[in-house]
Amino acid sequence: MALPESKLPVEFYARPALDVAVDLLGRRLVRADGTATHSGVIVETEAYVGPEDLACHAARGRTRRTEVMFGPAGVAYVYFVYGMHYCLNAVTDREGFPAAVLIRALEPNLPAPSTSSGSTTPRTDGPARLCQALDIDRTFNGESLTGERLYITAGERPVDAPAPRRPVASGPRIGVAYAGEWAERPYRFWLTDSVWTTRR
DNA sequence: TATACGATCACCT
DNA sequence: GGTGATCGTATAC
Repeated sequence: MALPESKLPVEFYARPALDVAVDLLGRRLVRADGTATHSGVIVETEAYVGPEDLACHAARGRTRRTEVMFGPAGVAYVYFVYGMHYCLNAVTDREGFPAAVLIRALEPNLPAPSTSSGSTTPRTDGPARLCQALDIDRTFNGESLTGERLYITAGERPVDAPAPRRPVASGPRIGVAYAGEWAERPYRFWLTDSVWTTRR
């Protein structure tokens, strides 16, 4: 049995969101409750890079909703959309500068993707699906990502290896067409060899 | 107080 | 590829 993977420290998150978005690929998101631990390797992320970024919630100003994005790095920003979905972000950069990385897809600890409709395995491709699969809701908003319930470990490579070992691609973010030129920026990143990403 | 809309998903054709 | 579900926010009145 291998040694347990080390948790990513707060300093990992205290960098520009674009750097963190790439560095999070291949890392392991871990959800631990009282009885069980579930985890998956992060294979798709999106960066939201500050008040100038019209696709970032914080571009509309500092509100109760976006408050945690203005706080220190290394905490979860969980928001509710479309009346039924939660999405998980990691707050990045420095305190007072609102930026975050949306976790869009995980590669679960399973042999292969099951596309058959009979499967009971919760899917983890899609930001809302992975929150449902890992039982992440609003109570995690503002909670540390270096705590006990929810954290991210080094995963497939050493903590200080900033580049994933697997091939990375980038492209425009999903669902932000309203954001003008910001919508076209390639702030979405994924591992091209994973079948668990949102896109094809 | 009221209203419009969204960082989505599932199911239909 | 089109659309309905469903409700927290922000913004306007």
